[in-house]
Amino acid sequence: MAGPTYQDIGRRAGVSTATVSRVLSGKGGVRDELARRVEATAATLGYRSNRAAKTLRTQRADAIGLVISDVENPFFASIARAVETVAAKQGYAVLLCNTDEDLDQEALYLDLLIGESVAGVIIAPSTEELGPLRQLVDAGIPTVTVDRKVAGDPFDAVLVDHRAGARGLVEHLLDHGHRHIAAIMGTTAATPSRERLAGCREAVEAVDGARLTVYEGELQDAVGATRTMGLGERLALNLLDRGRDRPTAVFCANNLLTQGALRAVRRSGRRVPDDLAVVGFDDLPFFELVDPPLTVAAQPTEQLGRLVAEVLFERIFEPGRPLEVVVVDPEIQIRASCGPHPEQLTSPSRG
Amino acid sequence: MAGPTYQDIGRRAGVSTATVSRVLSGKGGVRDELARRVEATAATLGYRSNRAAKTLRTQRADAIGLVISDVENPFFASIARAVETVAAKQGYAVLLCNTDEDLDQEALYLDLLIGESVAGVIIAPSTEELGPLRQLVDAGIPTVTVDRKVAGDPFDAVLVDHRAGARGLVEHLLDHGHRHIAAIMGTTAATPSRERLAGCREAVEAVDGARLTVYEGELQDAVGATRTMGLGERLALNLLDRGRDRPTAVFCANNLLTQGALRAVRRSGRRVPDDLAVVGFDDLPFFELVDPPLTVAAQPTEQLGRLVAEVLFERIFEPGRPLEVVVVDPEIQIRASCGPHPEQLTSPSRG
DNA sequence: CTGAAAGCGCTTACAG
DNA sequence: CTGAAAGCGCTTACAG
Repeated sequence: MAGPTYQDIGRRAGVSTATVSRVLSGKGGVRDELARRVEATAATLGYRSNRAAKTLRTQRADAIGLVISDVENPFFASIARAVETVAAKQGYAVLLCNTDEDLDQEALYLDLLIGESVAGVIIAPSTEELGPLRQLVDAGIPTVTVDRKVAGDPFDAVLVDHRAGARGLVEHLLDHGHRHIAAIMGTTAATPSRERLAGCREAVEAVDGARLTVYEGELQDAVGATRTMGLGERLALNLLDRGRDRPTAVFCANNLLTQGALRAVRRSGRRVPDDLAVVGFDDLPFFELVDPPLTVAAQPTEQLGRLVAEVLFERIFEPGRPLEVVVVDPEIQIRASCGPHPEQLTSPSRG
Repeated sequence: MAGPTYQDIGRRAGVSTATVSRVLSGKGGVRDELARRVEATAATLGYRSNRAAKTLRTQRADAIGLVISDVENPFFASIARAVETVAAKQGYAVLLCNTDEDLDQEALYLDLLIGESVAGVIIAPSTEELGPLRQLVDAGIPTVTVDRKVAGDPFDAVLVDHRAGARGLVEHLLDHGHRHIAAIMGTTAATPSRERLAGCREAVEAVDGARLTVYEGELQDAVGATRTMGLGERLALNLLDRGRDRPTAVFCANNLLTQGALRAVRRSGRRVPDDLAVVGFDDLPFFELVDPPLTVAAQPTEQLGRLVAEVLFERIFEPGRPLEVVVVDPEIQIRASCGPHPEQLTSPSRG
């Protein structure tokens, strides 16, 4: 049950535990013959490294923390997958932490991660303030934020140009003649939402006679995949009930809200785009399969996850390097949910 | 940077580290006054438990491993979410491991998890053989399988009645008059697929003149969310190209294959259900939103995740308890993808 | 190039 | 009820 230790290997191979350590950790500086003997003995005994012992001694685990709001959100699931792939390649474990955008939960998890002596943390912080992330700074733990930034840019970050994506989407609606546009936002507590909303505003303000109505939920309703979809549905229903002054098009701030809005349209017996044109932030395989296919701003989630993991490991292996902020552009996928007269959209520039 | 230890607390509170340990680990048996003093000191110093030290000493980490094929698959994402919620409540960390159904990757991860001294493992094993899971048995690590079982039932398990779900779905197709039914399987290497296929067969064999054609991919094409969807699309395209002898209905063995099949139908300009009736294993919010809404066998993913985590913790806290196998029924959601004459389906009985 | 020894921060018999 | 001490399995100065 208890596996062999360096003691066992050393005794059997006739060397000290120090030598065993030097061989098995690849430190080098050991005579070839000895090294081979140790390796053979380790293999025979079926040696498996005890990570707790190594962590306690070196004060640093071969593990990273991944702190996101909800892995059930396909956006984060895709990031999680990519992060895990990169980490596995380095021999690192990844600790999955869902916060539901709750600061207390986030603080609890960071506490746990620091107690685990993780080598680094990837986090989509729940607030733009430093907040609980101060612990990470104090503990000197390499940290990279993803999707969101922290005020003052204390960390490496891999971000998406939310503003440009949203602006591009709303410009597309305006190009189709829509002049009263709704934005379904869930909550504007998180920075991505705020930036997306700002992008909507920019687009609307650039066109005479255009206006934007914002539909927003309470924070507690925008928690969890199912709940957020429900919120999107309710908000869209509100909007559709507005009578003759109602918006003719809606911008949905993320994939969950988009799904909810689509459900509202269907359940109320309306049609996209005749009754309501729809665009959404985030792409999903399914957005291409609904009728009509949805025009969206696709975030390169797999790329985001890979990048953020790579940046983190660079920081772990070279702590002194200058801060890095990578901004990735979302890609506007024009499909058919905005009406019968699509025009070519100018590709989004950075805001 | 380095936090306070029991040494620091003990010195400051005028007690031994043994007493600090007894107080902070809640062991009890310490005089009230002392306990309070220790707690206050710990709070003042901002003590945070060093999990590596505790793990090394007790030989057991407050962490569990979650070994699934791909967290990007919504089925597993939902399970992961529920598992994480239960684990967090217990103060346990969860290590996320994606295997892509690769036995070597699975073995590597189990090795890592044992090296981490995890308290337990939740796994959707890649094969029905004991295979790499033998390591877990040898190491005496509490293990629960989810969605899949291992031959000989050496572990607690939380399973889905795949066979009944598939049978119910195919019976529904038969009720609608379909007599030539296709099954899109991805691969039948995994047990759930095989059982689902068996369910299809049972339903078809019970009806005179009905037949089943199986469309199956290579293992390497059924790996990863994107790839599996692509496979579903190709397989469905094959099927649609079959000319006049082709199946009039298709059973898709999981949500990814279903999405792929739907894409094939759309891209080839066909219609559901007129050109092809479609049913699928797994539900997704979107399956209700496509046109027509899809009839599916919904797995209670959140419940599965919660259950498997609960069973694991029961096993961890009470190793001697008898083996537990929980079987959960999928729920047939009848919508409108099978044709114009839906009839009431008899609810699936266990096979 | 190699080994003896200390120590990372806890927990737990053991003794009192 | 409390403390001194050993020890979990590694790594790493230090000495040779």
